[in-house]
Amino acid sequence: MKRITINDLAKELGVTPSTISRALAGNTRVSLKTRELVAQKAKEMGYQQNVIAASLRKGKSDTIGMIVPRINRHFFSNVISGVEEILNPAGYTLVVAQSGENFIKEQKAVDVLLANHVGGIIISFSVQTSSYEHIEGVLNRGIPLVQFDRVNPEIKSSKVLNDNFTGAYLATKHLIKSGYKRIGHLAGTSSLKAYAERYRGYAKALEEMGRNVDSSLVYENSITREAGYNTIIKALKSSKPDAVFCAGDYAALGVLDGLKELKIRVPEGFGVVGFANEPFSELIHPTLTTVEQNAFEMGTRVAIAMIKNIEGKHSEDEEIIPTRLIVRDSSWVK
Amino acid sequence: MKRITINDLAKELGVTPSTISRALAGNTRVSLKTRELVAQKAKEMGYQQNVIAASLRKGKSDTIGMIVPRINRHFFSNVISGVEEILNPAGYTLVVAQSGENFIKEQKAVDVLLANHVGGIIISFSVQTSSYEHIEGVLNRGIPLVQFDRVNPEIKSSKVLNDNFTGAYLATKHLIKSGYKRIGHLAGTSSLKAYAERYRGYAKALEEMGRNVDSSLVYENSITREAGYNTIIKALKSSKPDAVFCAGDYAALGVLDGLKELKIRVPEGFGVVGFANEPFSELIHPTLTTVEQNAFEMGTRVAIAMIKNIEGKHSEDEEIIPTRLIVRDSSWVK
DNA sequence: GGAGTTTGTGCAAACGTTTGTATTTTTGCA
DNA sequence: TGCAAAAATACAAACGTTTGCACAAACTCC
Repeated sequence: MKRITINDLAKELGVTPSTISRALAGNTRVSLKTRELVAQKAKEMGYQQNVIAASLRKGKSDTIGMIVPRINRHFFSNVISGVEEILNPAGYTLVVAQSGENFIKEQKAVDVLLANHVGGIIISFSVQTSSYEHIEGVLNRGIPLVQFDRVNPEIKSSKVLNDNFTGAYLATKHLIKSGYKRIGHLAGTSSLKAYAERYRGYAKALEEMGRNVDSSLVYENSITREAGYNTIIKALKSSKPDAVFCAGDYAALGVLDGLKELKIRVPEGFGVVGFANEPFSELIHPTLTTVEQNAFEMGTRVAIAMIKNIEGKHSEDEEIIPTRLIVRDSSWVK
Repeated sequence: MKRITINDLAKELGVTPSTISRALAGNTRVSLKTRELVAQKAKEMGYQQNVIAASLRKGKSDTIGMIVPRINRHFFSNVISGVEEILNPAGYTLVVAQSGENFIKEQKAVDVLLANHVGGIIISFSVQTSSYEHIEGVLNRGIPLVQFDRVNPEIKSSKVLNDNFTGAYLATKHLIKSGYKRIGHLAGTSSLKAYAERYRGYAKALEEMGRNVDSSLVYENSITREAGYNTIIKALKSSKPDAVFCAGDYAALGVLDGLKELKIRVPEGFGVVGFANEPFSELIHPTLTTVEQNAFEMGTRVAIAMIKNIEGKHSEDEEIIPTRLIVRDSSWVK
């Protein structure tokens, strides 16, 4: 009923707790014989380390905190899985918190993690976030930080990003080659690098083909399904695009809603490309051409970066995970 | 840079740490004046409780562990959100672990949570789980346990369940009333109560209409998309159903895949009903008739049950959350 | 065989709280 | 003013580890 401590083991074996502690840690200062004895007894008595006590003494814990906007987004939940894949076998425990795209909740989550003395923090910012003082606290406490996807370039830390630029570039180029003439872009907030890069890729593809970006065809802050719907309804009355590259699949979904309502045929009369390869994108009608982000791999890279930070020196590496265009039925194939 | 402790506050105010501790806890044994003074100073100096130290001393923590099969399932991620909604404001921190439907991982997750001295454990078992010794450890350590959805009736603890029976009953009745004659059932493992109840609802609806369950129309262990596809392909060659009630939306999706391949029209030639109301169910073609589970509410109930368990007495209440049939295009409406 | 080195273990303090009990200060009242 | 009771605070131990340092025993080498 009562938990076994190293003191119990010590009494049982007639040695001191310090020896037990060292033995369990595999310290070579204690003889192999004793180590084996301790290991056996520990198993026998069902000893389980009290990580709380260990954390207190060591002043740090093997718990890593992770803050994401929403765990029910395909992308994020897969990043989480990737992170766990690496962190768990390495002896770390992952704590996940959701900001719900809400700045206040994000701040609170950071506070809670700090109060819990986590060994490191992994974060992808909410769209609302524009002030970053809560992160200062993390940095000047010397707690390892890894940003991913929704990163802030101003903050010095390891970063893991998708190759948003190339993904967007390929997507736009695909639309151009397919013959669409007035290609619009449903963009996210430009303050987040991920979205800024998608815009950049879009612009680059156009320019490379000798076209200029027509700003009336760029619709900011349109990443939800609803925003996608509203945007396309309005756009078709004014700037009249004949295709759009959306910064997210949900926006693309909204666009398809609008087009269906207006009885515009896809891909014949209008081309649509999304971003993220959400699971629904291959299930809807028409199936959605989109850019795949390798979320799981991103997670593994994030975890590796975190472990490096914990073990070694502060790093400010920026890793880029490749993206890939998946062509489906919402755009012509030329 | 260094963290402020209650000792720092104590020195600063010329009192002892114990007074600070009590003051911060709002203990009336310290005068209101002192309490206010302490609160102010704490804010001023940016004091943040070291929950690790507190947990160690108190022998328990305000961290609640939660183990789910997969966080990227719409149902589970929404339950998680519901749990957080209640737990966070109440001062608890939620740690989420995934079993990945894998028994070994589930066991490990339990171990990690126990080693972290969590204040309670919330669990929904993996489909693989058939032995429950890892849970014994939780129970006889006296750690509050709440099971939800995938529960084991043998284990004594609070339980929160969907009204799987009624949902399945309504779904099946709907198919009967729509005129389908040979209604099959793609079932989950009967060892999990959630699935057993769905089967029971299916059977009850048939019997009530004076039909018997034809066991050749019940296909066990068919809850993935792939299994749904394989099952329907085989079934149409042998037992020949003209409609199926699936224990999950993914299975229903697989069934639709198979029907599309065989060019069987839905709902004219075949009726399909799923279970879970996954987000994709209203996006696919045809849209899927399904049973909605109120995942978020389930989460809030789970959290409330947990708090009750922590504060009060061991409970073995079983709560049932209502479900609702959503009729869409994959079944006739009569 | 003795001095120096290596190897294995013990001692005790520390991490930052909480909390039962002891002590001091204040208050109320005769 | 004096004294008991009440109120406020202090003291010190405890939670289970880890770890620098001290120490003893067993080796090594000349």
